[in-house]
Amino acid sequence: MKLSIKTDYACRAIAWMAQHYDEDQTVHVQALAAAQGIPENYLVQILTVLRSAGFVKSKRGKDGGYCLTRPPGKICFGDVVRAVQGHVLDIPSLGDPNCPEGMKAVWRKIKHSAEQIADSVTFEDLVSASEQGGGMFYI
Amino acid sequence: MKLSIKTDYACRAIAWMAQHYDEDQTVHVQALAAAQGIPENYLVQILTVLRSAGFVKSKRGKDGGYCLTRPPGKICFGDVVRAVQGHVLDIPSLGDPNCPEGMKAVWRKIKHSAEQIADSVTFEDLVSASEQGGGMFYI
DNA sequence: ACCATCCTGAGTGATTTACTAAAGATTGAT
DNA sequence: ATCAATCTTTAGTAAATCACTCAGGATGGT
Repeated sequence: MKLSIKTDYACRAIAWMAQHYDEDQTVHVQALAAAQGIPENYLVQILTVLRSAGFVKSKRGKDGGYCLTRPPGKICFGDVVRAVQGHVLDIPSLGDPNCPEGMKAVWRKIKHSAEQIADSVTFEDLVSASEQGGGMFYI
Repeated sequence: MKLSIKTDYACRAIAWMAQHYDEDQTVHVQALAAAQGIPENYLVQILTVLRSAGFVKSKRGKDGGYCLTRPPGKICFGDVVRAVQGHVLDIPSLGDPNCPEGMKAVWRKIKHSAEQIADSVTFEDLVSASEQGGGMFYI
């Protein structure tokens, strides 16, 4: 089970916009790409997904750009991950009648715990953590 | 993040052998494939992996077959998953210097919780759960 | 009109997934 | 010794997915 780079890029993009949320300014794709080390043309596609999922809005023309549609505290990791890749954890065998029930229960438990964590962390948490030096999440 | 069918097949194979562990008998690939609904030629490859990882041993020739090398209580999901696909959760961006530290912390937390659950369930647990009607793991 | 920006869709090389197939090795029974 | 049943190993492959790249179009401010 592997996290796609695309999903990671999407979260980085949201995180960046979260850090600039109160400044009420739009971010350019180019600037975002440069700041987060994301290939610009690829980021464009990711932002399209994020826009149609309702996390960001865009403005065209001169002085256009992107910004969040709601405060970072109202967006969690789980939301973004699901928007990009469908599930936090996709376990196809949950739908396979040949997969024994006990095994499904184990997969379900893993899936559930991953989702719960992803849903419990917002991008506001991320911003405050980075402002405080990142000690917040260590396990 | 998606569980590969291959990994699920591997766990099903171990689970089947776990159920027949005390009977001290080998299981044929064909029988296992039929019992668990796994393509036989594919299962052959999976069993090779499981053998080189030390979970099962094989016997060739007439009356050959496969069986576990140790009791089902000594094999957990995490072990098998790692043998087949390397990690329980693979998060490539943990090794990316461009990925912000706070984000890595979130991924790490998700990874850790998935691993912890996978490592806490053995195949003996699975056998007892299925004997008791499967109520053991519900969440 | 012009230019900076976003928007859309097509294309692509590399990799992975989930198999299929075939030839070879080993063992037990006759 | 031969045969049949089993595992072993390697190769191949069609389809999907990933991580981009590119080209041309739409839009809005000056």
